[in-house]
Amino acid sequence: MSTAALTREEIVLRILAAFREFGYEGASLGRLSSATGLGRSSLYHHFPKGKEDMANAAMSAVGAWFGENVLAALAGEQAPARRLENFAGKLAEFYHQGEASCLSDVFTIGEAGAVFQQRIGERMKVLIAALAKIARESGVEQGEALRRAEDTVVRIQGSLIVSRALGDTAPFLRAMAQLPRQLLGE
Amino acid sequence: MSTAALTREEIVLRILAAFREFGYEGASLGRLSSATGLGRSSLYHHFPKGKEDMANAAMSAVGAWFGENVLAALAGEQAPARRLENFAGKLAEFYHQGEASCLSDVFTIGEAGAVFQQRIGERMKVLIAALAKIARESGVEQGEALRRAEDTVVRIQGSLIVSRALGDTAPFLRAMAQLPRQLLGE
DNA sequence: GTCTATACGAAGATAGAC
DNA sequence: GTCTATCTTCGTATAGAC
Repeated sequence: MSTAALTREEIVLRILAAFREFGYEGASLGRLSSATGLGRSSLYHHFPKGKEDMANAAMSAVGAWFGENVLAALAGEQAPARRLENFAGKLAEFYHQGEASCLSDVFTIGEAGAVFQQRIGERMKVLIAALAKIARESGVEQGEALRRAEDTVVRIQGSLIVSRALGDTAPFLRAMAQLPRQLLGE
Repeated sequence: MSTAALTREEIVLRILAAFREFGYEGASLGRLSSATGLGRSSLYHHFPKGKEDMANAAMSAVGAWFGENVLAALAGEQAPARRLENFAGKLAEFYHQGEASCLSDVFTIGEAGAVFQQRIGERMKVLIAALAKIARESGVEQGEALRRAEDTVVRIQGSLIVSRALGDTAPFLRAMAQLPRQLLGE
């Protein structure tokens, strides 16, 4: 509490975790305060505009981590199948092996959607395009590559929902294991 | 407002729509009041335990409609592919062509999850079993049938999330169009 | 940079009139 | 069965001390 003050990055990561668990409207300042160990007023010191500022910081943190890890795995030098394995590994890390939710889900519900849906949609399109590019590199025809890329993102999102509903991460882990084959064809 | 009093069924349907749009915690009594046209106290007359009662009523309404329409389509007399087409049509109706969310999503986030996740998981297992049964009838081996059934539910859920994030129902509609082939094999 | 104190409206819930 | 009034707690936000 005293000497080990949290860096802003650590604070944002804890805020992000609370948003993923409770959703935008469910993540009250009280819960965000508990999650960070900071008083409500301290949160306002770091995020003057309150909750929306915190959600924006969470969005930025996810965007940065995604770019440096998930998208970076797709842009590697190895063979397509190998890059997709690395990509799936980074996704599994990002989603805590299927136990954590995606902001593309929780930030597109209710009033948060009005603020974040568009930005989330743009990011999702970037991811679909990156996946389609890899399929193209493997010889898949353009239209088919786009469909498979979209289906891959659909399966990532769907397996997270099904895993959460069933209380069992197996559907997500299976989706990650099959991801390279799903995109490149079997 | 005066002569055309809402039936309980109509009230519950409006409450359900509000939960699907705003999520459990986002659907405040004020929003539920607006959605139904009833004052907050009138809501308590119909649902004495408040919001949780309303959410339970919404869950029951969905369960009944799903059983009588969606699951009934799967249990029909026609050929498997034909039943799956009917099933996909009922799903499209239920999800408003991909514009409405699923309670399996919004009721498994945050504090609602503690109350509803288990029941939702049970229902999802029933659906997966019903889909696997149809695949079995078409000659698909048991283990493969279960995997395809799970993948089908994953795709339904994922396509709803992706459609919502992109602001475009095309991914959901494509999932519905391909549903029979996805389950029975191509 | 974090705390205590405080304000204010929203949210959830209840009592009782009509 | 719906309304007005009321109550309490929670959620958001700010001021100012340390």
